[in-house]
Amino acid sequence: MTPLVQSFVGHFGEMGSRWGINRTVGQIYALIFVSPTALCADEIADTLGCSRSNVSMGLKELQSWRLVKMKHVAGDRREFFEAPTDAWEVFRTLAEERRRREMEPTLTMLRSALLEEPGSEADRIAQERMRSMHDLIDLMSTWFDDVQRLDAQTLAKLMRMGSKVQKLLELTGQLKSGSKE
Amino acid sequence: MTPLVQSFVGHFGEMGSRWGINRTVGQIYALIFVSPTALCADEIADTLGCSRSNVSMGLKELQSWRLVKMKHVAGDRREFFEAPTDAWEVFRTLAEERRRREMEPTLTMLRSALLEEPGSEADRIAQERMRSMHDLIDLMSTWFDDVQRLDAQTLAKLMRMGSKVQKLLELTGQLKSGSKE
DNA sequence: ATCAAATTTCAGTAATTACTGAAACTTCGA
DNA sequence: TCGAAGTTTCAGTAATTACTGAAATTTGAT
Repeated sequence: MTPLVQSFVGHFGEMGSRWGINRTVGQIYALIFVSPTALCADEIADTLGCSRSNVSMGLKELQSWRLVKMKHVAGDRREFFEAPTDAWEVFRTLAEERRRREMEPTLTMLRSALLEEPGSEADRIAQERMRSMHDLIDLMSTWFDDVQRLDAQTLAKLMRMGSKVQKLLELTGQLKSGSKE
Repeated sequence: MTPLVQSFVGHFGEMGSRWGINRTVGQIYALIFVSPTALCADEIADTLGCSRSNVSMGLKELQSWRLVKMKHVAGDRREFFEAPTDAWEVFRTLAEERRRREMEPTLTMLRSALLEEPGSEADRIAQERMRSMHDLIDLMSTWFDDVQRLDAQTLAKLMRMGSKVQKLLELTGQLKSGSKE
């Protein structure tokens, strides 16, 4: 590893826990991400100085996040791994997986809690707050879904507009004039 | 705790680790969030069946995330805690804190890596990929900042539009006609 | 079918993170 | 300024999570 790659890999290792993955998984991803060629498990284990089995588990997790993909090289029995380099694609994948893992279970729980009959005034208030939480998460979730479908260019344009989009909305509001909200 | 609150609190405890907080911190937040009144540390410890000191640390962490705020009750020396109930405010706070903790350190690292002189072809390719990662994170970061400033209503409208915003952008692109991108 | 290379699984261990209870500290009324 | 109520700190311990190496399994060429 060159010093440049080393500092990148090191950082991903340190940040891993903050991002919900462990050190090795973070390092494996970083290494694959910057590598000009697809890497095999042994190379990764050697470079990072960790066990082959640890790399195997790490790659499995990265595949479950769809952050790396397997590749076969003709005349070589080993499996090689590479990472999508298109940043937008990576962002989309990450957003989708996070929604699935971090939001969906909560939505399910909230939906079932909202079907219960409140047994007290405290329950009624609790349910009210759960409802507002549910509605927001649901909205965000749907929005993510929609945004997934936009192409990178449109998305970038939208983001670069930033808060100017507000003016745009005001404008269309005027065009449609009397429509609700 | 009523069964309703119990299932909510239990879920937040289980999801905690996925969200980057621990079980107790998740439970404390959930309990405060649905409570009709502000709670003191002892009530929380009793309700959750964990130690007073654990609650103290948990509250400190929740305050660092700005998810709960302290409140003083006249004639009572104890500190009480409540959670903002406006879902949009909570979302904004969470987005801002996550940006600060999960994105900013990486931006800093990337910026310094991009200043280095690549020592090889591999370094050059690595740097190229780091640059695309940097540019996206930077764009997202700025966008978050902008979106922070929108009021809840505008934000909700924008989200409800979902991918229809694309059509709107196409429209404005036509209006401005020959302008770049 | 057999063998060797490659990969995965898993039980045991290391490292990390969470939690507790006791002690130290802070705050405020008397 | 003293003391009691409240809060925080911290060293020790419990629980969890990460990692390893050996054994088992899979894969594909002969």
